[in-house]
Amino acid sequence: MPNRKTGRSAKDRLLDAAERLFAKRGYHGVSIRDITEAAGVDVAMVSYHFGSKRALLTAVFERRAEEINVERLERLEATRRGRGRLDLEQVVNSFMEPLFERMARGGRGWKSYFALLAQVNNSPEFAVLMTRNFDPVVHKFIEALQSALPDADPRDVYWGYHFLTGALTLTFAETGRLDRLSGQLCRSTDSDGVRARFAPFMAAGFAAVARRRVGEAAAAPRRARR
Amino acid sequence: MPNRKTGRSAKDRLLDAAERLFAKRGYHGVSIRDITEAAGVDVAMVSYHFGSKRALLTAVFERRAEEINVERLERLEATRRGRGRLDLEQVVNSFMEPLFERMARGGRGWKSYFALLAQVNNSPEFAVLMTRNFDPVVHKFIEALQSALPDADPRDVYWGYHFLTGALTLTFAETGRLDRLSGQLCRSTDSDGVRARFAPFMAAGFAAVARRRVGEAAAAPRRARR
DNA sequence: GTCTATAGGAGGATAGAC
DNA sequence: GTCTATCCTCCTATAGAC
Repeated sequence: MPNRKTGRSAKDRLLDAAERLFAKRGYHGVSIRDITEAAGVDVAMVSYHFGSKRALLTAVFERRAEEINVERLERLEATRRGRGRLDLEQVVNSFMEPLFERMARGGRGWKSYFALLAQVNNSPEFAVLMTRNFDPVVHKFIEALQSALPDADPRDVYWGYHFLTGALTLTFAETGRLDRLSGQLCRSTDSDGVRARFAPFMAAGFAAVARRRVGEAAAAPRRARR
Repeated sequence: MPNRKTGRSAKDRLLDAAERLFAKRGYHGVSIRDITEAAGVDVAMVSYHFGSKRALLTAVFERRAEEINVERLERLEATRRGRGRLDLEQVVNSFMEPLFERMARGGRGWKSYFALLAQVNNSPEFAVLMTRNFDPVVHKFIEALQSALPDADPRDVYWGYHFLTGALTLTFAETGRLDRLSGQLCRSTDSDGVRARFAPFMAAGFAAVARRRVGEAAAAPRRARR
């Protein structure tokens, strides 16, 4: 039954509250009682709507994943419609832009979601959620990166993607560390600041490792092509 | 009193067990009982030796931080002794090499420590531990990066460092995601593989953002110098 | 330094009334 | 769909014997 004031159902309010609290203190750092109190619903509602605390986490995680996946693919397809070889920086941009856009204008729910994602991505216990929800689309991006870097060893592309996603998730973790470190010169919340730097940084990184033919003898002559 | 078999004191065994378990399941995902059982000591020992569970985490975190800091500074000083301007890739290398070396040859304790570091770095609740234990040395690295990139806007350097540390921590999280993603083509445990790619990737990224004078008009002509 | 025992509460989950 | 009441496990922390 929707709440009179907010118009949101108990189930949605549970998802919202869980998202916010899991993001701030982690899955184990939050109790069902914390969540239901914040959501203004009864403790038994988690059991009723989701079955368990763990299933609630899964539901929180899945809720926004599909929207990201869909837009990532749309943007990737759009870059393909350009002429000629895929542009590396454009591929990176179509991967990150759906996130940055929601970070900047998606409201608090999306911000919490990304902070949660950062924790999940860095935790062995929960990383399987990343695999299940995002890897199908990530594989398409890896392919696109490979097309944009036809001479690169596939392992270089995987490692580059790994570096990229690490940088991306820390950016969204909103831990405030960059702010403290830079004496407030940089703000984690400055989405334009990240936007301007992220894709150029990563594209240049990919290009640099692709040039080194790792795995071949270090002193071997570079390929003539390129 | 040291254990007869291992020769390690109860306090050390508590630190070891806590490190391993915190790394795997997070601070809140582990109980004092889990830790003392794994360490083979009595539950009351955490209180006796550390005072509280939280203080045990702090002790675990601090134990290895200083060793990293010392070696990072030593390596940084060594690169300064070279002639001329600081080399960007060498600066990056002196920052990461102490980690990679221990990842490859430091044993399970160090591996756990790095995985814990990954979780701490991405959690708003604990990120203050990073600030307290690592930022003094990180500031010196930021300065060094700035010297290696004299034309760069300081904000570019901070953001670049942020991307670098994000990539670094995910690499050490050992979540197994890269392995699954690449169909076991890449292994998170392949320290030579990371080593060969990390510094070139990051150095190229830094150089690329430094070239774009963010904050100035996008269409402004590039500086003549460089 | 180490262990027993226990305080005192918070944890996830659910049966059953409404 | 929602709430009350409760089960029973697990938690952190400590007092006090040895």
